[in-house]
Amino acid sequence: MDTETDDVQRNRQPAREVDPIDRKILGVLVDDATISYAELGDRVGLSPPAAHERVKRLRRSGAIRATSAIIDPKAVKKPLLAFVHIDTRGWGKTPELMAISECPEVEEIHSVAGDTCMLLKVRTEDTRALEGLLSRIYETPGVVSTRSYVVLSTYLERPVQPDITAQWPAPKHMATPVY
Amino acid sequence: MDTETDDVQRNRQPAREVDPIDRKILGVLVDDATISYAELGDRVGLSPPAAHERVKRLRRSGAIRATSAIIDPKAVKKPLLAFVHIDTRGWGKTPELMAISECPEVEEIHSVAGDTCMLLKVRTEDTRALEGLLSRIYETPGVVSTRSYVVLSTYLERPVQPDITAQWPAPKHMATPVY
DNA sequence: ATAATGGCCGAATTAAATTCAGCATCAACG
DNA sequence: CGTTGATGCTGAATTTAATTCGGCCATTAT
Repeated sequence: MDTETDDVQRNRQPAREVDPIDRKILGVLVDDATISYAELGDRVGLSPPAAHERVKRLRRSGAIRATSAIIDPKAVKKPLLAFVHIDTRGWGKTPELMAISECPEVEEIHSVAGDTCMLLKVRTEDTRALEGLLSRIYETPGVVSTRSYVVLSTYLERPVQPDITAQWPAPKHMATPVY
Repeated sequence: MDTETDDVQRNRQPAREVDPIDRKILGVLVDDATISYAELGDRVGLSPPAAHERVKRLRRSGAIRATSAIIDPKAVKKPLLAFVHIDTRGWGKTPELMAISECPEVEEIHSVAGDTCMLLKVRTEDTRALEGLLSRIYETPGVVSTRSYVVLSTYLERPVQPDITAQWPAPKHMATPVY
């Protein structure tokens, strides 16, 4: 497969409509992006170069944001997952957001509708590290703690967008509930 | 790159310790899994076959769960993200869990510590579809609704495990806050 | 009608993955 | 200590896949 760095960096294209074949391609590549273009073409009914062409277009348009290895958190000793809910009423523009997004433990930051709060998804080695991260976050000016959920077991953690195609395959990348 | 389907299906190996070079490799592959083994070897200081060998081992051991295309939810018309919090006090063993994990809109299922509840991450086309999904979930015997958060903007959504290495690169796959 | 475009295919070329035959290191063991 | 076996590396050789390219067909605009 080709290096996508250039594509991702390049400015996003006019972005043609994503058609059913594109959706099939996305579905296949979410499941396994290591297959050859010959295999991909087979599965969606195209020749290898045609499949390649479409994948390049999907990358350029930004529909494929990246191709990434999905890592088992246990393997890198970050088994403790938590969802942290913070009040953002005292916030300025975005410096607080930037500060939080710099924390490598923070995987996701979402703004919640109808509530001046944010929801963070964070992953740490243990409760000690989680507490450290939380106190660092709560030290950020304007940030107020509300609730946090510490996750004990994770039963499902799919890459992204499980139902891109109509006929979605059986769930595969289930996280083993061993945390 | 090789097809990982076999590796993933094959039974997990004795699982040697993940050393610093492995961590570097994981970090590079989370960032971009489309590079060649030559490029990967360059970045971590190994020959292409050696890099290849390690990646194969990481796949076999399960440290690399999958290699997956990260899709822009907007491109597939699923811009509405929500976190759904359900009470599981009335649950039996796992049939309820299976039922929920079959829903293609459900991306993650986590069990919360100290609380008989679960946290679901779901993504739908619009509020209409979200309501439909919620009522389907709440119809499941034993499932009781507690809270849900509907996400308006997403500021950061990294693939997985941002800090595998000590020197982590700048965050890249940020979700555009446009929902 | 006809030109221009976009998307596809198959063949040809280039580049990468993969295999393989050594070689070095290290730990276990006689 | 020297030997043996296992592990992990390298560079060269081979196989496989990515990529390029010329031409074809269908759709759309002129």
